Amino acid sequence: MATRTRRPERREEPLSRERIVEAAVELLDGAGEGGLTFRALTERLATGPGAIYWHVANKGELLVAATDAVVAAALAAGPAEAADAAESPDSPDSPHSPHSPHSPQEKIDSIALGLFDAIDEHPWLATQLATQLARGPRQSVTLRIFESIGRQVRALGVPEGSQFTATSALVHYILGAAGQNAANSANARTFGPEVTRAEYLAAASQAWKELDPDDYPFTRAVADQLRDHDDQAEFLAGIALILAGITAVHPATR
Amino acid sequence: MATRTRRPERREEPLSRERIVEAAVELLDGAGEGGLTFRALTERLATGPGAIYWHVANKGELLVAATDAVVAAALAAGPAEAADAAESPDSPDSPHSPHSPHSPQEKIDSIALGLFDAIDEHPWLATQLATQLARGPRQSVTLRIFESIGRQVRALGVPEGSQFTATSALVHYILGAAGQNAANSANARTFGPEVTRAEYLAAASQAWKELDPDDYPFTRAVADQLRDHDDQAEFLAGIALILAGITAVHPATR
DNA sequence: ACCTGAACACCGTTCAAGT
DNA sequence: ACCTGAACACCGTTCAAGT
Repeated sequence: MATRTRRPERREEPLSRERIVEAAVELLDGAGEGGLTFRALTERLATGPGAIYWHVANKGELLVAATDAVVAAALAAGPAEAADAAESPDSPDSPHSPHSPHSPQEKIDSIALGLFDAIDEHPWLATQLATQLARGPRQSVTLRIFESIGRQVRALGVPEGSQFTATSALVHYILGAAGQNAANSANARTFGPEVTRAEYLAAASQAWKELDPDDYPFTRAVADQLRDHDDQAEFLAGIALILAGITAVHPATR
Repeated sequence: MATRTRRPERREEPLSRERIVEAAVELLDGAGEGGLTFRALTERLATGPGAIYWHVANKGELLVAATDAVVAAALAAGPAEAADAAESPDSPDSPHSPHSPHSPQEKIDSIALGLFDAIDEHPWLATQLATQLARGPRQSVTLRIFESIGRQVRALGVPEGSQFTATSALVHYILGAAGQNAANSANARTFGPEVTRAEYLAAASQAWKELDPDDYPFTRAVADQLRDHDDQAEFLAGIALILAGITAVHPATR
């Protein structure tokens, strides 16, 4: 973690929207949602609040921009190297991934894993994406995700009239499941670095087993699955399940 | 809307956690997420902040409790009458719904529609549920939802080892899609009461059509589906799709 | 055009003091 | 045990003033 190379200590170059967004991402990464304040930002950028407000309308816009930057990088990079937030605009089609996937299913998996990694690396993304999704998919970030999944749904041969529903189902699942996974990582970290993720999941699983048998029979029954599960495998299994549903409902598909 | 009968103007009865949570829900309903402040709360309850802090640890706990109360009511009531927040603990099994559903699929639809209605009536629920989901499903609200969907997944005959994944997929979809729907309603209201929901969707659809054809070919293509869609039908179609996936992957099912 | 930084209104939370 | 309310630290945002 923390592959970031250059600290923004060179106060020379002028303030810009990108520098501000970059600093915002760093603050969010370092201290979570509560870490992004205008005081912290002014200190890090060695300016006054007025300077920031000249480049950015308000905190909400800053949050949206930070989310957008990280998601755009994740969508462009794919699974493994979702690390760099902004940087090189590059050619957006550069064939980065090890063995670039070709079937629509593989591409969906690839997009999903890219987001999965990004959320895992920037836990604040989960809440932020959920919030922005809940505000409607007209905003750029969620629209970007919707678009890239939707293209593959179309490539899958899903009939026009069902593409909206199918894409929504996939997007909701991907964001929700990836967020939950990040929450597990984040919660595990809460207990200190000596607690491994496996130990945390074991403890959480144990807590589920101690729920009231009358109120939570199902949750108790699947407690073992919480303990034993392989994050990525489980995540991909969920996607496969939804894709199977799409194929089942629309035999023309695939 | 606003079926609430009794205003908490009788200052007689002592403060209690329930009264505080009830007031919090009213503030959230009336003025959105920003409407819940301790000042507004003290004014409405005619006390000082210290009194509230005696019953409730902090604002976060209050938010969780408000969410919990509304969701619990929605899960207990089912589709149509998710109105009352707390009130009568009743028998939790009381056969309320018009013609109570019996197959697991019908029950899942019923639970989902209940949440759908609750989120539509309390738009702040969408963000709140998403946030609490993203913090992991060990919290009571999301666990409650997970449990009630999970029971039906089990009743469906899904093999043990896949119940966790299947339930997660359903819960994520339901919460995400319901939230998005509420966002549409809320955004429509933003433009004033003279703008109908249909007009708003038409405008949003138009905005999608005007996106850059190179960047958003898919989104442009499904813009009509955004305009024409029937909320509930679309929502249920998504659930059906995931259920079809579950059935397809696990032939034993159903 | 871009930046400074004091000031404002408001927020969640605390705590000594009352009953 | 339960409540009061002044006070504290901190927040997002504004704006007259500088360059």
